[in-house]
Amino acid sequence: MTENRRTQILDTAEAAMRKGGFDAVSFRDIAGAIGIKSASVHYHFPTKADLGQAVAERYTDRFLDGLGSATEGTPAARIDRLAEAYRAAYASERATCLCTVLGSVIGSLPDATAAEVGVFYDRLLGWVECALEANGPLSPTAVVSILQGAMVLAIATGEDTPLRDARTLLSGLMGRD
Amino acid sequence: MTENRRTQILDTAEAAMRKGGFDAVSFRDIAGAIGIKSASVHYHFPTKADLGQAVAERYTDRFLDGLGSATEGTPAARIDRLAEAYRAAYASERATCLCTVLGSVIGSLPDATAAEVGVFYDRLLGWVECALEANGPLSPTAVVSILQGAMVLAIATGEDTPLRDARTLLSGLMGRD
DNA sequence: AAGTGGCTATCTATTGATAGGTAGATATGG
DNA sequence: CCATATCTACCTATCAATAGATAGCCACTT
Repeated sequence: MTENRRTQILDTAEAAMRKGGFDAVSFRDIAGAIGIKSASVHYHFPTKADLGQAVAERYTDRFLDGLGSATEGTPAARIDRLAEAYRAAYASERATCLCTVLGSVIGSLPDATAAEVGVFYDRLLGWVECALEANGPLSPTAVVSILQGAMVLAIATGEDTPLRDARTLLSGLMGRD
Repeated sequence: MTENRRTQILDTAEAAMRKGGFDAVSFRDIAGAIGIKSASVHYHFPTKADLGQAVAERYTDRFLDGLGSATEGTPAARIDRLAEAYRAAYASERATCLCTVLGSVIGSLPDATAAEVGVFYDRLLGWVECALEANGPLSPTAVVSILQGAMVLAIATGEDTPLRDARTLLSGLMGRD
């Protein structure tokens, strides 16, 4: 049950952060959503920095696990898995990648939380670098930029066109390697 | 003097929003930064939704004016002006595009503010569509995605590599039209 | 007896917002 | 030309709501 409650808290906090950013999450709202009191949330995560860190850490693990091995399949297939992960995240929850929201305001996050967001980008860029095998015109940062930007645009405009365009563009650029 | 004070408020609010998002701005902080009281800020902008709208509106006008005409120069030159605008914004202020920050959490913004962010994307995508002249493999959303995502990545990682990569990629893709 | 996981109650700080007052400029009307 | 009225741009003071955080208690398990 312990781990369950913790998971509930993280689920709720993650959803709220992805929709409205770090400041959109309050201990009271989280507690209210799962039927406990705010003091009990503090029991599991003493400070908001702790909570932010834990949310980002779990998100990072899950996101990278979902991508599978960076050596499985062709480079083009790997990048397409990444593009599909972004598209699926938008389709299922209509919310941005957590670290896109947090990353754009990283300077105003608590240190512990900001550091964990940094880890996300390190690991993601590492995965992409490995997946690309230095083929084609794309750098790791370019791949991540396209997908991340498409995500923001999709959220902001309420359409998934940007994500489909991004996937098309990436597969076109990866196609000849 | 009136318009001056208003401008001061907008300047301060814009800088704060670009660094930390909508919720990072408080009437008191703005007032304190320019040496007046929070009630005086409310005098110029009754609600926070009004303030957000005004900031976004001014930002949109300035950003698009800075791009120049979407029919001046070659398509490649136009897109390069856009890329340069993003790079310059990062270099000079080390802050994201306002509407990238606001756009990623558009669902949790006040209606009036969110609507104005929508206008930004409409106008920007319109400019890019015109600038591209339907040449090459790039869609308007793809162009904006790349630059916007690169901006987030630059802020999150503290390096300008993503922006330089984005510009290189775009000029490579525009080169042959 | 100790640890876990929650509770009540409370603290201080900060938030957006409002009511109502005031000094100075500007405009209006006799 | 002067008195009155209005407007501008700020002020003080205060509000209710909400924020993150803490102290200390209680029930249940081990």
